[in-house]
Amino acid sequence: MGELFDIQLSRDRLYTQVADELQALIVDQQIKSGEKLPSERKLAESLGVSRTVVREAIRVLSDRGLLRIKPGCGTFVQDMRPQKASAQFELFLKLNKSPRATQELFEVRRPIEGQMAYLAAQRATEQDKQKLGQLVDMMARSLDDPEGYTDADVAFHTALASATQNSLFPLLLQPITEMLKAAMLLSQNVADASRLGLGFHQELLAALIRGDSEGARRVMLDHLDNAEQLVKQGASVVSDVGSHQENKEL
Amino acid sequence: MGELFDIQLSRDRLYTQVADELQALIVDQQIKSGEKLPSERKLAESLGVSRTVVREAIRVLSDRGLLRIKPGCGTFVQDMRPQKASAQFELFLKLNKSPRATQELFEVRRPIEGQMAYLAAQRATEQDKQKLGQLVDMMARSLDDPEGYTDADVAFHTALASATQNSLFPLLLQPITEMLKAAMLLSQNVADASRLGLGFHQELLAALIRGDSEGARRVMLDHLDNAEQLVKQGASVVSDVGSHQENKEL
DNA sequence: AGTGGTGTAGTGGTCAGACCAGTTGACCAG
DNA sequence: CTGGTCAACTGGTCTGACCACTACACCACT
Repeated sequence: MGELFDIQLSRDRLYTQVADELQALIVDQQIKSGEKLPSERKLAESLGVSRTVVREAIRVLSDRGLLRIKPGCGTFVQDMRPQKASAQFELFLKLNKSPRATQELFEVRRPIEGQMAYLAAQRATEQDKQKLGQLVDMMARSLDDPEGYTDADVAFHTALASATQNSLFPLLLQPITEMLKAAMLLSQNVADASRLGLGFHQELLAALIRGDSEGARRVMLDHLDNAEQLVKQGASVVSDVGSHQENKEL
Repeated sequence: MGELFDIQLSRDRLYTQVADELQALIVDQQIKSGEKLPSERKLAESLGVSRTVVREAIRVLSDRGLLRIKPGCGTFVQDMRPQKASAQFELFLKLNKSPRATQELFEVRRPIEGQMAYLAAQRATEQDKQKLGQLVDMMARSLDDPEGYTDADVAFHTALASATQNSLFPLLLQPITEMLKAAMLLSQNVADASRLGLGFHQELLAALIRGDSEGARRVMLDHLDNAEQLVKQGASVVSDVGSHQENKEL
């Protein structure tokens, strides 16, 4: 039987109140990026709390990426790095790994990266195209080096995200690729996986260069479908070799 | 001239080391969810640091959603709530509002929600469909109540994300809708916006019920394109009325 | 004037010890 | 078995202290 009254007031701790207050000031731009916060001692005094409380509040905001603590110097408001936003997301994914995790990741990756290819084909700068070209070359040179190939592969998709000229795509992509890196390495166990992947990337780049956005999306979707299969095959190869367990999924 | 040597070692603080260590234990499941951590005093002693350090480490992990602190009782490992992952993302979006923010949000929302509609049409349970139906009804009853309508609208899209049976979609959608709520309210300033939106949702639900995944995607994409225009028009109405500024975009 | 050393005040990092309020669980009286 | 009591423990907060480091003003030398 479910508990009645599982309410719990637990009125906010002091450090929580201080953290919220400071965060509000930062979000509302009342303290601008780069500005220095009053020292912990002064903050404590002016807020009527102990330095302990102020420190714990600052710790939290620092961990959220809003503050930068420079020992011996002071605490400063900081522009939040995108990485901070992705990191928490990534942590969540790490903790909630399910058997379906890889499939779920591909299901969200598909539309996101498809759109990325579409937009990048319309908006990529010369610099973007150059960068993408270099990364394809790097993949070509790393056909026999699984780690190097995977790194270049990830870098290619990241560069493509940047080429959309929309800052949200790199943000969304990062935790996804981070979670899939291990799986991507596995897929290198399948024969010709690298060569096949390279082909897709070359086609994608070609479509992108000729500004064929629908074509770019199409190639990307095919690539991802293929990659998903390879990952599953690669995983099954490992599990066959490693433990002789059956894998009825395939 | 760029700085040479802008390296900075800033070797990790003690509380950082402790936090990393504890987080590793949690991620590796060496301390399982629900388990109780040793008391701060015991942890401090066994790690050879002061209680201050342990507390600050625990604060950080608690803020990341890994720990739940029950005063007078102890500190426990906790399953991270999805909301924690979205919150940091949301904070980032709040801090990096750009003039293009709304457009960027729609650019990522389009493929994600399109895929959501597609998958939901294939996988929605009876319960999902019922819930979606109720929300459409609620929208219909709230045609003259902008706030109520927007709430029902958001709830519909959230329910749709759940109906994909892929936990990542609700996760991705939340920060997006949170950021767009204000903009959605603005769009209610445009005549017949609600009635138009309701129509799309009804069509979408119909496609979903007959299992027409491609149709559902199509309706969703049309709906979002329409919504984006309405948001822009709504914003311009406000700025016209509010400050008589020109809006050359339209 | 420019250089480099030097000292001092201020900052965050860490520590130790204390008290409070709340929870827990064992114990006991009814 | 119930309800109350009490001691032990937990996290929350406070205080005051010391450390290492930074910044900055000052000064002595060139």
